[in-house]
Amino acid sequence: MEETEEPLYAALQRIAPIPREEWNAFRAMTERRKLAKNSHFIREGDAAEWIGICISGLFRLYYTTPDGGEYNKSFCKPHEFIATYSSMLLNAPSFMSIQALADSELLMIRYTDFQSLYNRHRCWDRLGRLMAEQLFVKKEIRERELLLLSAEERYRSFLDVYGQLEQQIQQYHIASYLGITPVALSRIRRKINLG
Amino acid sequence: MEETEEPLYAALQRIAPIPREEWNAFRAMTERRKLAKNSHFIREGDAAEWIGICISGLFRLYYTTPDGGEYNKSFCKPHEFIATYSSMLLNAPSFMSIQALADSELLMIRYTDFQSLYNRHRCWDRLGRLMAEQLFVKKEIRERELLLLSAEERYRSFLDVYGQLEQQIQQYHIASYLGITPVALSRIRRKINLG
DNA sequence: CGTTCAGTTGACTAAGGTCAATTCCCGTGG
DNA sequence: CCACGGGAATTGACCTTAGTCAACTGAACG
Repeated sequence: MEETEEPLYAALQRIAPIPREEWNAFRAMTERRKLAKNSHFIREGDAAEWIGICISGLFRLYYTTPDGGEYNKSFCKPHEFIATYSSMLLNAPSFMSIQALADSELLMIRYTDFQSLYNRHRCWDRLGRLMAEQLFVKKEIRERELLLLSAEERYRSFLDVYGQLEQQIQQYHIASYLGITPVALSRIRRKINLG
Repeated sequence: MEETEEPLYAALQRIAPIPREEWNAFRAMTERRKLAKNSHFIREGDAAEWIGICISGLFRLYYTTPDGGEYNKSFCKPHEFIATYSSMLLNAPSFMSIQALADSELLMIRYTDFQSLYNRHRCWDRLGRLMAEQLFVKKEIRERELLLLSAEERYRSFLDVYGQLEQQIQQYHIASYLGITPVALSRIRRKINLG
């Protein structure tokens, strides 16, 4: 257990200093869980109770439309937080779904438990602030891309950021993330390979 | 002075409880400034030193492209924070510009001073966390709209959120915010008025 | 070997962009 | 008070990009 969770502690430490004692209190609230490929961490409409931290594997976060369409919002790698965070902040049912794209393992903590940490030690407010700030910066970059870049440019940008994941993620999921159809992505790829 | 800044204090109080003494420390670091219509709070590439809080007026935040194009990112009303926040968090030159769309007044504080508050009292960490969380939720909603909605649906959504501002904001700024051309927006408006 | 499902390709359609002409609105000066 | 000038908005004609639908290829797996 120590073996696989210590890197997580180290990763969080890099964001904000967490005293060992606080880490232990955190760990006491948390449980480990395995998720098989294609199973769901949460589905749209469910209560948003749990925060996960990805230990291993790969996830996609996506929206669904009334007519059954799916739109990938982002992907999630080891050491990143997995949660329908804004639903929690708004105290609303989850408005997106999260699915494992590979056999995965994660650490889970109830949001209410996590919130109780805020009143325990100020390091959690700070960690929370820094995490929210990081999430915000990511979103802002993404918003900018959706607004300014063409589909082809967005794909090139995706390759920069998710380069090594490209092999593991199916093309229609990437297309959905880019906001285009698999057909359009296929054509873009052909065009790039010719050029 | 009290007269116009007290509502601000009350507005922040609604986000996180700030003791009166902390508020005074904050105020001592802050200065008031007027900005005439069309003048800039910051331009892309400048150092991101200041955080503003809008007391009165209206602002637009926008990106510029190498070929001189401008893309509106968002608008900013009284009691909202005005800053190129992610540039500050990344400690990078501002990658957007902020311009007053009307004669405006704001409270300004240096980011370094604001940061020093974090070590003064934990209420600032909490306020910072809650603010970043709010910004994050806003961004997420916007990302979803850009990904899922058509231009017409985005315009209707804009009317919901910025309804009363619609009169004050020029149409080509709204179009830019929606990610379309003024020509396209004009056609959408006609279509809506006919229907 | 078939079955299945992702990916590719082609033909056609629709949404929005571009360019240019025209109209509307509003402020300023005669 | 009116005339004019300039920028914003509208409209039309045409073009580009990506969506839709359908047929086909190809690899993975029983």
